[in-house]
Amino acid sequence: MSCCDFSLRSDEGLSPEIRAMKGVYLLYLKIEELVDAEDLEDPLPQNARHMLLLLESPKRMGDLARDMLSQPSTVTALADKLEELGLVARRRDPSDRRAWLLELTEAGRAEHAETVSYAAELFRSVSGLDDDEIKVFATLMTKVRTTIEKSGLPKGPKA
Amino acid sequence: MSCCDFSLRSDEGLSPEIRAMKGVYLLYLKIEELVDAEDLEDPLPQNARHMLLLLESPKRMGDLARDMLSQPSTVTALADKLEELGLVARRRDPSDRRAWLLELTEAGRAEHAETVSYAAELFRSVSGLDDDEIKVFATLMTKVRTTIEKSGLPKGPKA
DNA sequence: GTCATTACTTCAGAAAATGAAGTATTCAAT
DNA sequence: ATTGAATACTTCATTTTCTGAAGTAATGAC
Repeated sequence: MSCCDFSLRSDEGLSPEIRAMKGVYLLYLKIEELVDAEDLEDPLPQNARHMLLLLESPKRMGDLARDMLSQPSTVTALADKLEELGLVARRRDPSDRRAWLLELTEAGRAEHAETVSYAAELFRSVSGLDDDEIKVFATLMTKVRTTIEKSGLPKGPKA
Repeated sequence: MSCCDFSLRSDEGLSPEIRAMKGVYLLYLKIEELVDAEDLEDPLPQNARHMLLLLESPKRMGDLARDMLSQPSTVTALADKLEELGLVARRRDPSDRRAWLLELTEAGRAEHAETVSYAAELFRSVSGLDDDEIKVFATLMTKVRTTIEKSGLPKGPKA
């Protein structure tokens, strides 16, 4: 009589949302571990990759700090490091000269694309989904991204 | 002419796997941030929550270290802390008395369930998916979890 | 029985994060 | 037009977390 059984039977009575989130967590952690394992020759700190992933579009450093639930000083240090690596660049927010926008450089976009691309390669084998299922999943994920991008958290740069 | 445009148009030419992974990343990071924000009165370190999530079933500490891509000493320290909090317990692996199995306690299972449950609550509003889409997504995620649990990474406790 | 290997712990040192104080800018109130 | 509270990020001393080598205990091939 083992505890924390992971079988389908333990899903009985769980809402679709919970089943969905359990899957998202496990899938993310799994892919993350494989991506990090692959990157051993040129590893970025976990939070550096996290930051690159969040910089789909330029963000204020304060907003990034809030997104990452860390102190502004943490973002400063991490941005320094990524700037040194040539992966991000700072530019002044024209609407508020106190603020800096952080954006990916060409190299940063490549790094970002590489991470996502590698994760995508892993996706099929890790997930066990077939072609049709992946297409359905991708369609749902596109809607999800659209929703998240629309709602934001917090506001991105003032247009 | 902005860079890193996140619109659907920028998805053109991307494989379903890449679109899937972009969504998984964004969804996970978003939910993670909201869950952490909620937990401010009794916050667990990020990696502590990560560990609780990985302990769906008892795991060897060495395996956990590999899953989390950290040193065994890191898992020792983190396990100490979670044990102090009453969230996990260590027990000897009967098949190898050098090894320890780490498992969730009643409180740990509650914490785990609470995290997933709260994330599930957020899921609907964050994702923007409707009832039918969530059910489809949950079905796909159940298959994903089954696949991941079957393949493991690395081996779990010897049965 | 021996000894190389494995599993986790300990601990000194390194790395990363925090939070208070600092500098520069903004903008509402006067 | 001026002022000062608030905001945005940086600096830096301190705290927290992680690493990796060395240690102890157990395993298993020979």
